[in-house]
Amino acid sequence: MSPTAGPISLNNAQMMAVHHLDGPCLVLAGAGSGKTRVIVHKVARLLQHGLGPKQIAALTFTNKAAKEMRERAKALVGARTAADLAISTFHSLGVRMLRSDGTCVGLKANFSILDSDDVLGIMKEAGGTSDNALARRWQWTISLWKNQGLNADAAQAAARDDDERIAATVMRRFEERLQAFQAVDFDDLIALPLMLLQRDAQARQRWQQQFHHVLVDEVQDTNAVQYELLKMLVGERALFTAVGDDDQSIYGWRGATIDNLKRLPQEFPQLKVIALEQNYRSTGHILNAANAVIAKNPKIFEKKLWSELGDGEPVRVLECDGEEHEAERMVARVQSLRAQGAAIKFSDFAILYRANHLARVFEQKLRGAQIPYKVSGGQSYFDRAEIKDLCAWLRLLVNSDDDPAFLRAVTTPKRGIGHQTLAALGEFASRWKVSLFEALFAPSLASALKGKAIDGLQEFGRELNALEQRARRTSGHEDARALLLEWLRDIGYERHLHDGQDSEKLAAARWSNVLDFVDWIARRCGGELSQEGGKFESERQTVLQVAQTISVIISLAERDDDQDVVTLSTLHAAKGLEWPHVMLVGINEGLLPFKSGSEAADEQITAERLEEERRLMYVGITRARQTLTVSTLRRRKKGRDTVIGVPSRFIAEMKLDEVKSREDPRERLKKLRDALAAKVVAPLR
DNA sequence: AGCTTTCAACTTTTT
DNA sequence: GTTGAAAGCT
Repeated sequence: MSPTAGPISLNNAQMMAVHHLDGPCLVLAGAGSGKTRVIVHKVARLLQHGLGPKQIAALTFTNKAAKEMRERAKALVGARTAADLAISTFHSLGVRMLRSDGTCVGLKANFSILDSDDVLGIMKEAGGTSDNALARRWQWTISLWKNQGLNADAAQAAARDDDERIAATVMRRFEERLQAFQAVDFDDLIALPLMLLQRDAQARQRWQQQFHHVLVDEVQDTNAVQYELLKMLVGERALFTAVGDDDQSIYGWRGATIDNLKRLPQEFPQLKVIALEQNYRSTGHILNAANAVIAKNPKIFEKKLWSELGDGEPVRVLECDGEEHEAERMVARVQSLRAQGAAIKFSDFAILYRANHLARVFEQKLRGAQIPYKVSGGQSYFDRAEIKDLCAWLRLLVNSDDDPAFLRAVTTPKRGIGHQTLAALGEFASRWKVSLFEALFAPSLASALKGKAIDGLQEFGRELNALEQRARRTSGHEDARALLLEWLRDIGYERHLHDGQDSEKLAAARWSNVLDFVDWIARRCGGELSQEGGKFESERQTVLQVAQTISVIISLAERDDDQDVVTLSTLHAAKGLEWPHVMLVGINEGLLPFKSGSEAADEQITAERLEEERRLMYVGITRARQTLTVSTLRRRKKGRDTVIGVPSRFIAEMKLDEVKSREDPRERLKKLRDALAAKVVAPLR
């Protein structure tokens, strides 16, 4: 995924992958070996070969990867053609299939898609609990089941203990409720299209004809259901290109299985397997370390990365006296490297760790040193419950047919409309093929619902209409703010926050977020100096107009890629990315490989888990282009007192001492210390 | 027994 | 920084 890496032309292996058009193809793309490049060039080759852009499907796991791929395709085949390519995530493809053929699996055309917060709420209802942690465990278990292709019955049979049996019961109730709401969760977006293709021969034929060639990115991350969907999609013809790297499979815990990769050669004997082993990203020392670590894992396919970029700097290992010390040394490293080369930017650095909570110390120290940073992965501002609540109302103002927004808004704050009423409304709406909002005012609704319930619903509808009218007329910063605040007061949102299960302090923090959000929206209604660039925003927009662009605004606000900041990220979230200078921190036994507190001290972690942890280390190492620093804690904070930190076994596995230049690391360390000393003399920042 | 206070631990995450 | 559990106090 690196626009920087790669030669002008394709190397031999890449060429073979691109030109193998008439059969199934598996490309084992080592880290930094130009896998996106291969996919994009293969798309171009297929177009050349006479396929229409709409007949080529390229599937990814994340929207970001899909977007990146489309950008790369645009550069190669032109914007016009690239726009027609079926580049999407598995889930978006699922949505597309269900929107057109969902009726075949009992779904109305404008079914709702629930996000995981919505799902959690329904889990709590279905299981009759208000315990978040318990509901989340169910959600987790049920999602894993669904990803293995089990329905509630199969899950019931597969349940191994009481907890799982209860979860299976909850699953059944949950599925019934989704059916009544005409809603699907993320897992259904894969499972239902698969069911569609399995059951409906006509649909199967149609979709198999639609896509003449299917390319799949990161195939090692597919779960059982996604794999089956892929097989159904390509059919007997089996024209596909699967690209992936078994050594970078780090999502076993969420249902991905490398069994899929093992099965491919068995199920498609004519499969052409091509390994991409030339790495265009990292220098020799870094690759040696990566190869040495991954060599400890059993291999499905033999593969060894090499590079023409020269040996480069040796990998550095630092032993630190606790978390704070570690963070300070990483800060010092950023500063000293920047002091050496004027061309080195903050965005050339990444600090990678195993678990999110480890980011905190680094944030602290970076702030202290006035170094700008971003934490990737963590929860975004727009993912917070209170912001999502408000967004649901705004979305509903703009499009009253937005059913998920309707469900959220009508129940937040609570207005005496429970799941009974909503299930009945949902059934009614799906029978008449209308949205939930439309159904509110249908004359025949009385046949489906009790009078009292209808009154409540229609009252909600009237409030919403009134708000819509006012939002249509109101513009300008101050007026917009006044309108939004009045509306929040009317629906009693602040009280709702305090009535919830949150502590007073958290409720107050949420309310303050809400006020920020209101101001943020109001600013965009104009009549104020705009934040960006300080120019006067002459164009006054109504609240409704601003609400219409909310999703665009949000995606813009979230896109801050091009800032010059240090990246803090989990190892998982770093996959597919690269930086010139990478620091892997907290590389200790217990953290990487991870060992949960509930496991007995002498308990061995299973071989399978250890292998995945090792791949995680491998992913971390291979993110680095020029320098790699691995740090481990000699002492580790554990609550009040400090315990001995044991360096991760993966450090030894890098076999750094077998590298020829032995003196170098120490030499480097000395320079680093000198640089540090220089900083102390320098005036305080 | 029930409440309060203190203490320690804290996976990984996309759609 | 937050949350859950355990111990201690009333």
